[in-house]
Amino acid sequence: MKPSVPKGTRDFLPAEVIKRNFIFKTIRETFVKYGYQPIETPVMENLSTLTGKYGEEGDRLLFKVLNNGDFLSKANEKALAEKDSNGVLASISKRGLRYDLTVPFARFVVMHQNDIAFPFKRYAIQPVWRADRPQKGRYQEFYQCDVDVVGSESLMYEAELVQIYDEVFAKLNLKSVIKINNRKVLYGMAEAAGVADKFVEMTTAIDKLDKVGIEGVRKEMRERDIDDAAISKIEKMLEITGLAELKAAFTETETGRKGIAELEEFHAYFDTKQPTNKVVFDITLARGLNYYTGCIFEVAADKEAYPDLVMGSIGGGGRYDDLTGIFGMKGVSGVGVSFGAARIFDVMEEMNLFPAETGETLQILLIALDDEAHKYAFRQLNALRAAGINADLYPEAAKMKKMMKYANARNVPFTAIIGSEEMKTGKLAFKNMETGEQEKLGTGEIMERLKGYRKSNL
RNA sequence: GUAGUUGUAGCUCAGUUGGUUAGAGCGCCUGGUUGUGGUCCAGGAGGUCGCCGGUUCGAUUCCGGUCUUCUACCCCA
Repeated sequence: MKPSVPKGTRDFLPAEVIKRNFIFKTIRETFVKYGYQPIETPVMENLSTLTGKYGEEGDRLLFKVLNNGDFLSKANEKALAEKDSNGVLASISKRGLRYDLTVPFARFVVMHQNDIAFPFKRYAIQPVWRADRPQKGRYQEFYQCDVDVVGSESLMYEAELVQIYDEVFAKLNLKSVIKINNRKVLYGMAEAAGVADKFVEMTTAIDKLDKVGIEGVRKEMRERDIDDAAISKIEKMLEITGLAELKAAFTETETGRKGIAELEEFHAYFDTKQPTNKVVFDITLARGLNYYTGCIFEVAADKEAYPDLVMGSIGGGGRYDDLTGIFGMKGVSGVGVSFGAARIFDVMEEMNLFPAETGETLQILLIALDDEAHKYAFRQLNALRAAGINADLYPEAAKMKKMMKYANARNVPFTAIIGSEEMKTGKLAFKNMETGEQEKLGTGEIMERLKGYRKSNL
């Protein structure tokens, strides 16, 4: 049988895992610095927790887990006979794989509300699953790195989360653009144009502006029964780049003015520190997830810095006023953002942004030339490891060529060759694999040389 | 979910208007070189031509189905 992995999933080679861990480590350290604590939730959730939280499209993309045992005997027979997949689903599947980390978090907060202190700041770095058609930068299994805070309406947190975005991407040396908008501003636009009832249709249309142009947006809004008068009003508002201008257009919409006030409040906090990356107000930013209610964020790699790169958003998030409400806990507001680790990885790989030392973790490989030397080498190996050096010993006294080839394959920066001569003097043949230079050094001297050199425990 | 696309050696890819032993480069193994890898030279191993079925004297090649890859739509990280 030919081995394979399911569609949209993949294996990771050591070098890839090390690189990915470099991303995780950078993100995690930043989260912790800003006062967030780790939690974990199961990969499976009850389907009742997940369904209906991501819109109709999201429900379709949920992975369902078949019930154990003789599931068909308990299936809804009528639905089964009619081949009604949706009807039969509830009777044969009660669990599903998590689609994101935010909804399970909301469930977590409600269940553990008496065990946690509000505002509760948590982070989670775990895989999620979506039954989407795979494409570039789109997988069925991928990691999300989420930070959220629930139990406070302070716009301080919006500012803090954008600072986290800025800091992480600065540390990763990935030039990015952080786009900001507010759902209330979008609602205000719909209200000002007199199509508040077409709010969702309007936002999904204008979200595509940079992709399909103003003509495409106009076309889509027409197809979704938004009249021409409203469309021209919306178009005018889309040209606005400053909040002050927008305010003038929002005299008739209280929600819209509230949205602007929130953005101004955000800036009052955020503008106290100069960001490294671009942070811009983008009135066309909409985001599909329909639980957002206030500020929304999206991050993309900077097209000016990487003109050849084609990649969707590498992060997103926003404020959700009542996510816990559906689980029976009213009036708890939350805000959070997510990092798409797989896409960040792809961008960094494509643009060559990983530091050179994130490839291999081994610092030195010992090579013994005969059985006696091999035992001696193992003692030196113990000493090196005790000193905290990532060291290994070739498992037998094989041909020099074979052992050196292995050293090359491991991409190890140094080797130490040990034969009868070295055993006599206690000085090992310490070799730099890049330059080929070789010198006689005692184990203690080798420890000094290697301390901190390309030291990585990822 | 809709439409298209891809699959041949470990990797990247040729090729076959249906016909006997399916090729290249890189990689791998052995030797040249008994304590020195990356270069060079010589030799070698490695293929159910994605899978299942159909047409045919004969299918890797044609047809159907299926899985997979990549892409557009949808949606999204």
